Amino acid sequence: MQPTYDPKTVESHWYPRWEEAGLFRPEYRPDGEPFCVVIPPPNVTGQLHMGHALNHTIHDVIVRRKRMQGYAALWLPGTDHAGIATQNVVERELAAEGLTRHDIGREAFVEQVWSWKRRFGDRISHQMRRLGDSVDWTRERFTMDDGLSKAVREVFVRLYEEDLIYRGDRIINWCPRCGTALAEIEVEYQDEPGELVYLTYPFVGEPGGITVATTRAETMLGDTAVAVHPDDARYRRYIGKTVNLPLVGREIPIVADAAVDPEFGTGAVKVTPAHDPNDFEIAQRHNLPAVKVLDEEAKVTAEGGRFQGMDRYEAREAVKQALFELGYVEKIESHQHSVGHCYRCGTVVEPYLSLQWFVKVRPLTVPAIEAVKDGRMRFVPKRWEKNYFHWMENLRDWCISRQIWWGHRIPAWYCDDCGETTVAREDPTACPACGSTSLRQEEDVLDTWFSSALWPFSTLGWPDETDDLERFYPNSILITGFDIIYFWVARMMQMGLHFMGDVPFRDTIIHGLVRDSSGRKMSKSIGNAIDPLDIVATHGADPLRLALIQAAAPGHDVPFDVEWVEGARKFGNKLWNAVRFGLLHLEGGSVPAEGGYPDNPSEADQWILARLGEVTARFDELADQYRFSDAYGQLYNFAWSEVFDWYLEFAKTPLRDPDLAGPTRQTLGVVLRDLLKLFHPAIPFVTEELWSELVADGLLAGAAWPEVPSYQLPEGVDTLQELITGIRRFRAEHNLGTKTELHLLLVDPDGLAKAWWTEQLRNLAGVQVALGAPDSASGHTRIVAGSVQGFVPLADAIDVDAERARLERAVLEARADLEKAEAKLANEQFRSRAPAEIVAKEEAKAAEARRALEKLEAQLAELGG
RNA sequence: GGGCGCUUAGCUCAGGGGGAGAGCGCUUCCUUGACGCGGAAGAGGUCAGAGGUUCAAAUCCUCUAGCGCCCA
Repeated sequence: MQPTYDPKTVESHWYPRWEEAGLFRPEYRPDGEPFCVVIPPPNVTGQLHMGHALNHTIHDVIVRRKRMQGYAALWLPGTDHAGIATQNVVERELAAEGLTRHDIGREAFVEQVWSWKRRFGDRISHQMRRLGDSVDWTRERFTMDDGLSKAVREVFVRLYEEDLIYRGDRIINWCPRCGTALAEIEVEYQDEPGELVYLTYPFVGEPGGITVATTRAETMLGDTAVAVHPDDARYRRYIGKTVNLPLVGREIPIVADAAVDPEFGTGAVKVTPAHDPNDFEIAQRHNLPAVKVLDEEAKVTAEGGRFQGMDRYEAREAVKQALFELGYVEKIESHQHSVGHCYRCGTVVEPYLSLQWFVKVRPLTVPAIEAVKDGRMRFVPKRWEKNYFHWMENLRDWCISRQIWWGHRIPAWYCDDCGETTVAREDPTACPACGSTSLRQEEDVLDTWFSSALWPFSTLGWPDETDDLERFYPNSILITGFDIIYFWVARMMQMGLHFMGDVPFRDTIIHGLVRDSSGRKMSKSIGNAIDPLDIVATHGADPLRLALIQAAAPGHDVPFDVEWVEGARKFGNKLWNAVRFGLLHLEGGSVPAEGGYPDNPSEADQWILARLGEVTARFDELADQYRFSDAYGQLYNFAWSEVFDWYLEFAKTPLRDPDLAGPTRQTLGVVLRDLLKLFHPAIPFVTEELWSELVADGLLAGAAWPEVPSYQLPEGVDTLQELITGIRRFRAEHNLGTKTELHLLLVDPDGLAKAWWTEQLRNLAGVQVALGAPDSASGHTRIVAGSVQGFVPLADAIDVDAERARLERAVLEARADLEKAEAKLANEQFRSRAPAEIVAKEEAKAAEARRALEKLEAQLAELGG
């Protein structure tokens, strides 16, 4: 073995071995209880970012542990066709050649996207292999493959037949750049500075007018009413009157509607039904016409008269100017307001009246809310369920049609002859109503999230009744970032419950975002994004994984810093060398894959085995609660500060002695082996490599999870450690090198000290130890460890001033402890109300501090302090 | 405006009613036979502020301030 750990060489060869062994398939454990999780499918033409690395690490830690615990574990991989995003990429490629998709036509365009998919589609899978993701590649799926397309079609047809899908004119969010409708959540709002323009519309047939306030002056061209709140005393007398719309000349009514906020602006609002969702609703209540004044490119239509052809911003200035010149502008205030942007391209979206397909969500949300309320699905951490409920309860119908070409084309046909709409599982050849063959298929495709919503069952074979579906639905868990609870989790819940009659998964584990080291969101535009594959190349996949899993407290963001990865790599090196040390004393491959715990351990062996048992139990407890950061944190501390720093040092003494080496060798082997097992889910490559040296029996990835027998924690080991530390501190304070041998007299009233301490104290603290009290404490320093006191004779060489300073500090500490304890004990309330063991503990503390203080002060006096 | 979260060591963050924790950084010492990607020892905190509950509050409750996210 190399003396140092090199992730690159270690990580180059294990993945194919695991895959060839069929470890990642649930069939590996034919009798195991099923455990299933589906991957949040990444964009097929994208690449993995740091957020994926975190998400995948959590997945893999869970799945690898479950597999080792004997479950038939399935982590199902796949990718998403990501309609708008992917189409944008290919359109940009076309644009470089001076073409648009319309130049080459639908068929050629879609073929070009597929060709993109073929070229770049396996980039994700390479990256996942590099990260060590233990997914079952034989079950890999893609949202546009035949099976999933069949599922999408089946769902669409059924929902249509159940009247849960309809086509209608509604206000939707329109991206004028992408040329498509967007769902409400595909719009990102940002506060931006703008203007609030106050316009006065003159009354018809009488002097005066009513003043409205707007941030979008250009939309006034499409106003068909002014609305006020029915209880607003200021305006009550104007209700029913009409005003003359400036520039346009249309006479429009003043209506009363409770949706108007009397506090905002003047309390009177202009109503533009074709370009504002609230106005659209007001218009429906009052039978107002909708006038479209902006087109699909957000340019003014013929309805806008002389402003026709201007884009919306140009028109805003022109309309404002024209109104100002005519004296209709009351005033202009600066105004901060929230502006919606397309989540794919950033363009300001336009609320737009348009004919689209919708899912009627109300009937689907009710069971989805119920299922979380009654605990069939749990959010981890629980607090996310509040966001889920809030969103579900306030949901509007979901606009699912997109005016793009890349995606599942809506299976609806319109008859040119009779106008009938046919929605069908099989492409129709003739109109079922009139028999005409003049059928046109709907041009639009479905929102990508429509197919993603089916992912937990479509990937398992639905609508066919497959074995996988039977076995793995509901999935056990889902792991994702909070940013797509609405987009994805909520919709999977709706569809899963509706089509499968049960929740799609039991536990939804929500993790945070990976941020940069100063807490900013990683983004390409800021330039602070770190490519996880760069980190893997420079530092290794295992260190990256360990760093991420340790930093990711449940539900919290992860500020990422390469320093952590470096720290994790150092841990790998430490583990590497601990195993190297073990192999100096153990034959390679001699440690059994399971069991092999010693029957007659030495006290030090028993101590580390008992601690191993405690730490393993605690690890399992935390891991079962998905608290991997805590689980690996305590394991890491145990490994480093107990096994490596203490146990390996303790072990060196018996390992030199052939009569004593047996049980220690055995203990060393099983402790190191179980550490490899416990760490394997987080750092699979290096642990597998070390397993091949230490155990060399099968693959660690397929080994059984540790079951440590219960060992009694021996008394006094912590006292020995305190004693050793106390002597080392004494040496450090007196600048005594390790070579100066010291003598130690041990006073041990409770009989804690054992024969084996002698050699340990010699090797780890450099002292010759003897039992018994000194004739006089004078001329000795005293080192206290629990009930044991050690006396070291102060030779002339020792620095009296340093010793006095040391004692004075110790006196202060002891005095503070004593005062604190005494204050508590003096409190009658404390004595009567606190539990007995707390009071006893406090009394013990006080006694110990008093005893120490007495001795320390005596010593100080002897030093002439 | 509504909701959620955060404020603990120089930095990044755990913890969650009875002795303030980790990693990194910092100081001093040590090339001891697994490891200098290391070892040993150490410094450093009125746990944002105020009030309350309690025998006991960093921890529970209320309010205040600052920061972040989501929704309108």
